[in-house]
Amino acid sequence: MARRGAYHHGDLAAAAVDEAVRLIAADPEAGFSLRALAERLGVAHRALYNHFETREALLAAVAARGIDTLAEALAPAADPRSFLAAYVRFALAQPGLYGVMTQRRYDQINGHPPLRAAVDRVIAVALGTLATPGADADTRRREVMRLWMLVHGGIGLHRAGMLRLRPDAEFADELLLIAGIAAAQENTP
Amino acid sequence: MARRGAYHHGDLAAAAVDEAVRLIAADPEAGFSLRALAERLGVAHRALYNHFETREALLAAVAARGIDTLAEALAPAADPRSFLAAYVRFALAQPGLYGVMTQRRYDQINGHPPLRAAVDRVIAVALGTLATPGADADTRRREVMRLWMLVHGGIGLHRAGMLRLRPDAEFADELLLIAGIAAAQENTP
DNA sequence: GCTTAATGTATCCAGTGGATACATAACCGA
DNA sequence: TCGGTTATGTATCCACTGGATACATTAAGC
Repeated sequence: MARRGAYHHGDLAAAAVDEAVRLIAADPEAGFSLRALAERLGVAHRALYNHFETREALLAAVAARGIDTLAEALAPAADPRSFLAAYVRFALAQPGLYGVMTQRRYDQINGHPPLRAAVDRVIAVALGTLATPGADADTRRREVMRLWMLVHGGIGLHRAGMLRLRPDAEFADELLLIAGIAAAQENTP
Repeated sequence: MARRGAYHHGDLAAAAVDEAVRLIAADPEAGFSLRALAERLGVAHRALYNHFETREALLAAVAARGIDTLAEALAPAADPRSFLAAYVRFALAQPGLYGVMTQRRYDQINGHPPLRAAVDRVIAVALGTLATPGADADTRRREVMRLWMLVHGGIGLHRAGMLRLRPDAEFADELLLIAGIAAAQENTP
């Protein structure tokens, strides 16, 4: 975030995003509140408005951060199976953050360049791992979108409790099986 | 439920769900508020608590209503393509309601029998249209879940503005294309 | 018909996002 | 070195929210 000189609080904007991520992770069920965040930062809640126009803007920054973290988690994957497994692992480990990242309105992403850029970064990583190398751009994009839709939709239905799984089934395995990526178990940690 | 005799307001519980659906459809962006609903019903907001333990309980009833409506919209479909097209049409026509239906927590569905029943009703309809008639139960369930995940995930990414579509592409067509249900064909890779 | 439980109202509360007005400290040009 | 401009933070206030408590009303059941 460029060199914002240290002030009262140092770099409140960055600290706010950090702490918000922690706060959301600590209790994914509880709704996110500006005032709870401000209190944790030891600052008047109104101070946050010097860095974020609105609560939604702050959450957009949190989402961008989350998406970048996701991209980092996905980058090492060498094949579709481990890629999707890493995606599911992230979403299940950070349910609150994943919600902030994905349950946004159209404009909140496309009207917010850093967020749009973060999303495109993930798509770029996915293209490298999920798409058929030789194919033309449109086909590759569709391959990626298809798998993304599958895994994202599966996670969403799972979170909502709508999926009927075999009682003993592990969600991630079942999802990959359904997605048609079952196959031999590689080196997934 | 059943025959609650007419009272001051008649059947407030049913009227509340009706009006809530209308309210949410009227402005899908605006957050849903008990007090706005009560005002529309010409009733003290506290009166709603005689019929719904909490705001979430009311929204669960709204979700159940929405899911039933969805099931009705899907029932006439004779093949996977028209089934999925009807599903997408519903989600795009009722974005607010679709959000209430799907963006719930696990317990809110599985701890609420009418909701669970409504979901299972949709699954039953889907099994009749999307699954291969001869196959065994587990396979059929997975076929349904796969398509549901695809279409639900696609809608979610689209709502969030994350999908990169060809500029001229109609979302529904593109989704069916990506899902591998283009015009005349149907298969499972 | 009278009691009783169901339903609705009036009022209060703490918590929320946001606005306005003001205080403070850092930076920059003189 | 200084002094003012500007970024940052605080103090208060507001309308609104979901929910709780206390009370009024009316429909049903004995």
